Amino acid sequence: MVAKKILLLDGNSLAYRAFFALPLLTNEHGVHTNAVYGFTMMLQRILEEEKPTHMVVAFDAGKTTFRHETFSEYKGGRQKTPPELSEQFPYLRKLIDAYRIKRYELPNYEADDIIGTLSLEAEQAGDEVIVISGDKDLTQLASPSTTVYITRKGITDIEKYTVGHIQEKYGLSPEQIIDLKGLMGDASDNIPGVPGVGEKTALKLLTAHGSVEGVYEAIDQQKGKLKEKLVENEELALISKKLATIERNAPIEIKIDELTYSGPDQDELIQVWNELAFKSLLEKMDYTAEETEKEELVFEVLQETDPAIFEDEMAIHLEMYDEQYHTCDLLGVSLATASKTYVIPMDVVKGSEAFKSWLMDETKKKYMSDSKAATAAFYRCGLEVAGVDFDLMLGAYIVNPSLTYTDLANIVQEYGYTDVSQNEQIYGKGAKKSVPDDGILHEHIARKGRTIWAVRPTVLKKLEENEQFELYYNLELPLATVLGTMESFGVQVDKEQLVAMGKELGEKLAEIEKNIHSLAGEKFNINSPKQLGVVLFENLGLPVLKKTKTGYSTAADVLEKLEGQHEIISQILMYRQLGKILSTYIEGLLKEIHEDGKVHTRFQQALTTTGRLSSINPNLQNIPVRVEEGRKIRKAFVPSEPEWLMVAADYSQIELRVLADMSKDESLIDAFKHDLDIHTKTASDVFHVPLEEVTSDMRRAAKAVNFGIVYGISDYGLSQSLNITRKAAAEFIDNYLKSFPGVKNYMDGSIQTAKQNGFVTTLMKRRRYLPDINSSNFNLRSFAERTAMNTPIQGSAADIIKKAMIDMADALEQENMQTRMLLQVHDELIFEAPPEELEKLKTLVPQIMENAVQLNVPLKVDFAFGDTWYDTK
DNA sequence: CCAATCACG
DNA sequence: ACGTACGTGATTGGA
Repeated sequence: MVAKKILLLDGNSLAYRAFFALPLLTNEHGVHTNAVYGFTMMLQRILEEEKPTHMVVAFDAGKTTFRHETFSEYKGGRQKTPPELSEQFPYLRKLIDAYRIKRYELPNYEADDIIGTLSLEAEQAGDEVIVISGDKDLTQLASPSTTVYITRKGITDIEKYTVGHIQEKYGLSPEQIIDLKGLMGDASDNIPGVPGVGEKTALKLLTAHGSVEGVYEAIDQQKGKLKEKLVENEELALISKKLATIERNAPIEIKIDELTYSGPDQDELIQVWNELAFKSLLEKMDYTAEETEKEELVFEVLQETDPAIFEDEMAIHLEMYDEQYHTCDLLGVSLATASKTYVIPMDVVKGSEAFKSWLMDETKKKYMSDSKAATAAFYRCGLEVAGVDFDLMLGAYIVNPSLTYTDLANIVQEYGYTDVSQNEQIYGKGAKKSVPDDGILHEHIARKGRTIWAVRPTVLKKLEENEQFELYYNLELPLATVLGTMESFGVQVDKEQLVAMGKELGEKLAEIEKNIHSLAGEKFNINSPKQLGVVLFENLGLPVLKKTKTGYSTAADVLEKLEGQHEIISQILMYRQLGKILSTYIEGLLKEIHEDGKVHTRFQQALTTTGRLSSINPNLQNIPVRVEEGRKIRKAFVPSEPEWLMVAADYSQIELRVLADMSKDESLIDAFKHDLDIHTKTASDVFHVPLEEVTSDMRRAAKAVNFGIVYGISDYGLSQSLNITRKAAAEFIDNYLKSFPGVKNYMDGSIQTAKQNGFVTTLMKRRRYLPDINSSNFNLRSFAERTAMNTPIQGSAADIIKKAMIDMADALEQENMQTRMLLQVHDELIFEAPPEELEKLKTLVPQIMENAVQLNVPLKVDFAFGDTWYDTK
């Protein structure tokens, strides 16, 4: 039997110490983290140095304790816990849980008493004990087998109080610490002691007489003022001693044997640290993760492919050099079954007929991760993938869309699997990035295939528990193939058109720049908000309406309010607008054109928290449309075949229709059933005027309210968007919710659901967890509440268009059409089509999209076409 | 590498 | 009272 080493931590005291020792840090949500951070640093160090076998963190429970019965002013006059600290306690508890350390608190007792009781129990059993606190009171617990660690100055700096050390420092035994407090008192706990007796006098008295009682027995040996004070305050001294005495027989319900410590839950810890934004700790963790031993994996590198190795169900992984799977180097393939793992080098893959026919055989089930990437990359080698039956990345994303899914190692870590390295560890990063020797590379690839096979059952189990098979097998998995095809097709871009526009814009910008510089009376970088701020608000003396964290805000909404005040403002706004078009949409887009004259975006399918797609390299979901100058960029997006047309079909008000369906609001449903202009209808209801009397301003206001509703309304947000007072905005909202009681009901219900379940769901049972919904932090809680209202709406709309895309791809194939789906922009689909298919598309596309799902309101799709994307209006 | 800005739904 | 609209990506300047 290994000797026990028991660590008893005073949670409250350590949190206080850390809080006051460190500057206020905050994470990205504005939650303070300094106390938790300090506590963590201390804990890390202690764990490493002491390697305890048993641990507990004791906390004070509630405000009053048995000590208040003795002395009602106990701990009186103490500053209330600062809110910046109290908001950290929930995180502290989470952290401790992640370490898998027991927490304990006991009504009516303080942490001291829990520690005192446990240390006595341990002592009697002959175990080694370390007590850790920021409070010197605890030193009274020191004994031959118990050392008390008291933090000093910072939080990781520790003073170790053994019996000997106390003797040396004070000339007292540990028990006499209580007497010391009895005489001198303790200001922080409002323990009075004997007025006029400080540490010096108390120590002298105790060295002579041993204890408080001893002092009074020999009271006649004192004289003068001191004697007077002692006599006068005898009762106070005894009460003080009692207060300072740690209870060592508290009625605790735990036993030391229940406090075993066997290391943290790494995944949980990573999650908590992430939440708290403890970056340095996370990096350190990566470093240590590298050193953890992986279980040995036996695999076979194939120089030729015997058809016999291909089975009906296999995990398959295609290793790529980076995320840009449309162009990057392909490094090899691994295959895994229950008993076998193979690695096939890329040149062997390319030359293997057996592999090719297995890959395209739909009856052979493939288990992959990021099947879209692999499908698109194989496509480049002339290889077609069929029969994808599992996609690890997508599965994990459905289980929890709030996590990031970039590296396979990180994905499977969520499921407790650590036998695969992170790409960065294999390839390095930055300038040092390179492909390692075959030995290392092959093992890495092999482990990925093995990992997919190994983790699949766990992911599937989760999906089944959450009733997400439908979402998984019938939506995301088939969508991956559809998206991969769209990306591989690409979109034709008219390079000359862009270059010509760029030239024109560049000249115009140079002119505006000159203009701005002369208006400012000096040359400066207009693109630098810092320099611009100095020019506008210091040199020109314009009023500062808004500030950012780092200085003056020069954002467009601020500048617009200053437009009348100086000629330079409108020039700057113009410069910004055109500069954006040039840098992002002309120069940026030109850089993304591939050799085939097309751009091949990547739709990220496992990224957003709501279920939407995102688009990168280039982003084709934010091509300008709202202002004409930018919209002209769309003239450069053209069909890839001569004479073909661009086609656009967008859902009209899909989010509000989803809201109507989910809220069952009669008025809203009725409006859509009659196909009313929803903003006019809203204005009519909110302003209590007939439809025909709604003015354009009223409609504009109503439109903003409708947006607000979808986003999870707040009066402040609405007031910003409409440029009105908060009060007026609040009134609008109030009127809206009275007019649409079903919506109010839905919003409340959504928050309730989140509070009860910890998550909200969409039409197709997509989940989003909202851990902050019950937070005591107003900001966090409010954000979670708005998210609870918004995610089901935005997410359900995303579900619907995804379903429409799958149906659309099926229909185009079924009907043997040449038309190609190119892009999805959240509520619209873009196609290129031969002119002879146009008539058919006019009915087919809206029909498919409008019937992707059945709601209790109709879905409506607007259809448009033209020679370029610009002309689809 | 982050903050600010601005493009989209 | 708190301070915020929901979801994205690319570019720029400046530590």
